[in-house]
Amino acid sequence: MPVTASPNVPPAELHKVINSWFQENARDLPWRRSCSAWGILVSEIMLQQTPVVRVQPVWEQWLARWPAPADFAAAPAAEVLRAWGKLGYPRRALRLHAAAAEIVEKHRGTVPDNYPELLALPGVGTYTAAAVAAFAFGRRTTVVDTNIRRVHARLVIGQALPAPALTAAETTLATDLLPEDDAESVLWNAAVMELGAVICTARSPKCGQCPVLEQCAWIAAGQPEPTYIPKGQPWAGTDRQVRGAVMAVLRAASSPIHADLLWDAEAAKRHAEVAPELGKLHKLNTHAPQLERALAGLVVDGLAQLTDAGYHLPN
DNA sequence: TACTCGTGGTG
DNA sequence: TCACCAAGAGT
Repeated sequence: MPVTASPNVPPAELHKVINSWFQENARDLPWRRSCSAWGILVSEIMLQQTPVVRVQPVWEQWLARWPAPADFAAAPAAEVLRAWGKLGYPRRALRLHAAAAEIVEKHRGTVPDNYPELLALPGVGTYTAAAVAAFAFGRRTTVVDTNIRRVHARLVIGQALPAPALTAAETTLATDLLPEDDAESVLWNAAVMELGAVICTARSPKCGQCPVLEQCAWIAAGQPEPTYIPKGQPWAGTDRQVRGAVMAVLRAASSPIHADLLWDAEAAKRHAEVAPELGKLHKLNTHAPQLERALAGLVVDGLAQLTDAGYHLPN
């Protein structure tokens, strides 16, 4: 049970200071300008575990190409996955595709404007449902993302980092801190996220630029070290790395890739189209069982299909 | 609950 | 350099 330090600061004061800071310093992101609810939803899905700088150009392309859910729902899955490019976690693209289909079928092509209906969409969890309800529809909802969790952990609790997994106590705290006024609550959610993303960062927080340095429980406690060791994310040699390399090959290919090509570096050179990506795959020196697992996993997840002609993106 | 699922910038 | 990290969701 972590020791919780009382902030001993009236929430209203935090609201005023952080919201003012946000209005002066908010980054000019395209989905923060006049933007459809669909645009907000797309941005939130893309931003799941993917930095803003990589999302922005792809988001611009997507909204120009598929300005409404119905446009997107009508696109072939293969095109969706190619357009997703290297954002990572391509299952998100398929889930957004499925969500668009549901929006067309069950919501007359309009993004639902409330938390429960948003939460029911594929790929939309508690964070994304709350974020879209707030940022697209101005609703007062408790938004809890990794940035907000970290700001709360430091500013209010006095710890260097939040717990490894989201706890009920954190959601309760976020709800307790939420301004009563709808518009102010929307601003607050965006402002705390921004503070965590720009100032109160995970590794090297810019405390010298923080608008609430004086009120920070973590600073008051002498900036204690984290009480646990953050768990690493192994990558080299993992199945995930192989899956990613195979997906890169399939995205580059305009026709099915025979399984032999995935092994034969010499044959691969005759296919200029996919040669670079195949080269990267071969460079991994993947063991046969590992490649088999990766391929099977991609098929199970609907990211790839296997026909007589070989592996290809789903139709 | 703990694990899986991509990708690339960066301190 | 290399481990960490990023507007999480699903199982």
